[in-house]
Amino acid sequence: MPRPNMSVERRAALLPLVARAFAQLGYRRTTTAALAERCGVQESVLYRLWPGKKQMFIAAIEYVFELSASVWRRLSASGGGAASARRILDYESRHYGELGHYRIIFAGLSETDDPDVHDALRTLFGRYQRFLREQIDASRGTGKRHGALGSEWAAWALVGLGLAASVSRELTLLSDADRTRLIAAAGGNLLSAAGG
Amino acid sequence: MPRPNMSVERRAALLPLVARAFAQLGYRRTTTAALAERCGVQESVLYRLWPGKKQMFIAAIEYVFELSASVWRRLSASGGGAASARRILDYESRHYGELGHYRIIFAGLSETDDPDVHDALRTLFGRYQRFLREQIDASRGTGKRHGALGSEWAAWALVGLGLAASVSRELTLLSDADRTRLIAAAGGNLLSAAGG
DNA sequence: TCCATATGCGAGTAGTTACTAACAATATAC
DNA sequence: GTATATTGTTAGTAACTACTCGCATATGGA
Repeated sequence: MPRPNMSVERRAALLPLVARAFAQLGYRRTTTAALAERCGVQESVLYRLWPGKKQMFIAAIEYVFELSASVWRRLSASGGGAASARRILDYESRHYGELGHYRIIFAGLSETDDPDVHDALRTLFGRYQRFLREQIDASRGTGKRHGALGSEWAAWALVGLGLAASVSRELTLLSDADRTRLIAAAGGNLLSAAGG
Repeated sequence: MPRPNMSVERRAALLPLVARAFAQLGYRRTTTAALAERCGVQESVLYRLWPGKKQMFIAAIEYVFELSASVWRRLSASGGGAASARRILDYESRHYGELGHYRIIFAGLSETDDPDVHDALRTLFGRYQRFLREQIDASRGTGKRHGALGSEWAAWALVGLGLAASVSRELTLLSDADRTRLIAAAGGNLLSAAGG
């Protein structure tokens, strides 16, 4: 038997660096040469791990989601269902955008002509929205009345709030403190209206 | 005296076509060759009207803002201040994203390394947010109490709602009818909370 | 008419980039 | 040790793209 295949571990090890590159540079500006340099390997090595640049990008999209999702799941599991939505909101108000990963999403959104990228983003946003909705529904608890605002719309509005926060950060239109206030104020209002 | 300079009129005539190209293709995929073809001119003609591709893109960003702003101003002026925010919200709930112009914005957001593009987007979002805030403040009228949600945060949340609506449209995550409901429900809630 | 400038047009180029082929070196199981 | 598949490395290429130059032609005013 020859050498064992380490591709899986290598992909896992390099993916954070790949995602970081896409997050900092966007899609087109992230050349395969730049990716190779940041990963400390040759381009041909990357091409043995992924079929092409597009697949590296899609892998980065999925990685980004998993990273936030794991944090959210931890926050969600750390206490009763009622307050978990508030906890996530509070966490995000203080840490939103720290990783700069939303740039991957913006980059992807201007590449939506590609069906594969389109699908990856579709599942990403779909999962985000669904996760938030579940948190809102859980916060309502039993016996509580439904709020004036449906949880589906509230979840979407929270996704939008995150996007607005990203934009305001990216364009330095709000200070860190104001962004925290924005998420707390608008997000809190949406949660209240949804009955959370 | 030689021939009069028609550059200004020509720029104005071509700009909608240029913006349309960027809206459909994004920044990088919009090659100067494609721009020239859509405009029915040679590339060199475009380069006599704008210094470079980047300036064409920035001009498109400004054009996009002016287009929405003119519609909004018309809606805002057509009646008393109190209901104008609701009118704009209602209009957007039915027509949001029809022009596909938000793709220019997404494209720009992954080009924010460039300081000129960055500045153009900064003023774009700043104006959007300020306009919305003014509408909210006007809707409060005199004597009305301030809502629980500050108009600044409400305006940002509405910007985010527009972004979320764009994303959900782009990725076909919501039907047209559901998007209308989303904007009406979440937007109405935000306006109410802000005291509009 | 004639001048000065704007415009139309075609070809070209320097630089970049995603992706590949070929080969040498290496590490495992037997 | 050896066979076999995985890695490291180098070099290269075909395609693309933003941008330019030079020249012919059109146009309006004196």
